[in-house]
Amino acid sequence: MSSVVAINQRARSAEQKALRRRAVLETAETYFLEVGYEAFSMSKLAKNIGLAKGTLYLYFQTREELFLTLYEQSLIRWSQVFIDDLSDAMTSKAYSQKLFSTASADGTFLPLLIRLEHMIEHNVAIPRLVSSKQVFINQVEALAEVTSNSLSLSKAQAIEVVKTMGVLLIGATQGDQGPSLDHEELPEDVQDLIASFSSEPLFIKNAVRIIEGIRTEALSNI
Amino acid sequence: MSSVVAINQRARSAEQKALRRRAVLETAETYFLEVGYEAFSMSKLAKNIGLAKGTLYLYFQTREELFLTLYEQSLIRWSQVFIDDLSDAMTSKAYSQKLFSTASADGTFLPLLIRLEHMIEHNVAIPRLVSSKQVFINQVEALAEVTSNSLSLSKAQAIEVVKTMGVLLIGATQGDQGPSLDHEELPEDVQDLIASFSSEPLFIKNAVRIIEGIRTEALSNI
DNA sequence: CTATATAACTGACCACCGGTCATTACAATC
DNA sequence: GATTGTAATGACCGGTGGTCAGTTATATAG
Repeated sequence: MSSVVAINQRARSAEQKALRRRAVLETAETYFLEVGYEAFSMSKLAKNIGLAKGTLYLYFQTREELFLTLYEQSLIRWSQVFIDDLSDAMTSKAYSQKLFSTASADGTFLPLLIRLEHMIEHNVAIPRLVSSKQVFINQVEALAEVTSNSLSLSKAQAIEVVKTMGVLLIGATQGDQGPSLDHEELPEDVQDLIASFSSEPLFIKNAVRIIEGIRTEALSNI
Repeated sequence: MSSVVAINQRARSAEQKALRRRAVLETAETYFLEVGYEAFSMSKLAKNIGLAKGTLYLYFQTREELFLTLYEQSLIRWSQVFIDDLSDAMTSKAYSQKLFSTASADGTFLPLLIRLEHMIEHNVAIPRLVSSKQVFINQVEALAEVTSNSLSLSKAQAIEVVKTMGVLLIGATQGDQGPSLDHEELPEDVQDLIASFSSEPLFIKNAVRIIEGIRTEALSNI
């Protein structure tokens, strides 16, 4: 009768299976936040949960499908946070700052976004991939709605802004994914280089340039 | 006396070893272009060359160090091609088009650039990594020199442009790295989505916005 | 021309990975 | 209590990147 499935019990009803799937995802995300993408192993995840490795494959076809699901969750979660943070009549700079800070605050979203196309989407069955793209379309739609309002742009311009921000976010945060070089003795020129690729200003400066670009294009096209 | 080292001969002098190293890199690049990053295996590379796997590790400490070297080569090769293609007084659009087309034409450069920070740079010894960053600094320098001339920008602005183009290139070409969905029956909305992320127009439109943004910022700061 | 020292080269070996599937064990139904 | 469907298991598979004791080609000294 209880809707909780203890790890040593079997999930029989559809409801219990959905519950167990969610429990797997929860543990997976915690584990992912600890060790990152490359060190994440299915056997260790199984041990973390207290299930056998084979059981994981009853709930996800591949390691990548699990990551795709985590990505979807984090996308939805982040866009909700971002949308709630937006207000009317923002400057492009304030908008970009909110976008960057909310995205960075979610430890799962950016690392998975960056790996989406060249790692995760390979080794996922096509129908699952299609459904994931549709989730993406819905989120772009929702984000464009509020963006249009916050930046006083047409709907088409807002869609353009949202898509472009995604592209820029991937590029600008690339440097954050490199190995940590803190406390290493680096030559000054290399230190300067790293500093000049600091992701936050890199993103915000160019986000503003792009948003203003989109704005002025509309003016000259009347 | 011959400077060629047959695969069944041993490379003894420093010169011969350098030659063998280059031969390994050459075969590795051909093999990489065939199978891509994920399917690239050191044992298969060894078989392709006709050496034992262990021998590869005499020339490269890790698989990733080999990739880092291929990346460096491709960066230098591409920037030479791009620089040679630039002319005086180009429009920002013509500049961006040249940048995109030359970078896309090199089958090695973009796939490795995209994986640089979150895959390749991990598992490479720090000193090697530092030297690679210095190669990067030199290329940025060389690119900024001609960019300054082609776009009639100050040196500082040109450096800003070059660095930002790299960021944008990574973001904009992300979609090209997904699994091939040609000949699949996709819902129309997903087809539209994919079309709207076509990398070339995505890159060029935003490259122009950014270059023009950098230009106008200078005007308003006098 | 031969003996010796050097180090380039080898490949069996290691610990691990993602993924499979015959077998087991349990909960619901009869 | 017996039957049955299926969730769960974990030994197993073919592969990976990387190691290192041992082999052997070769430059050089005698």
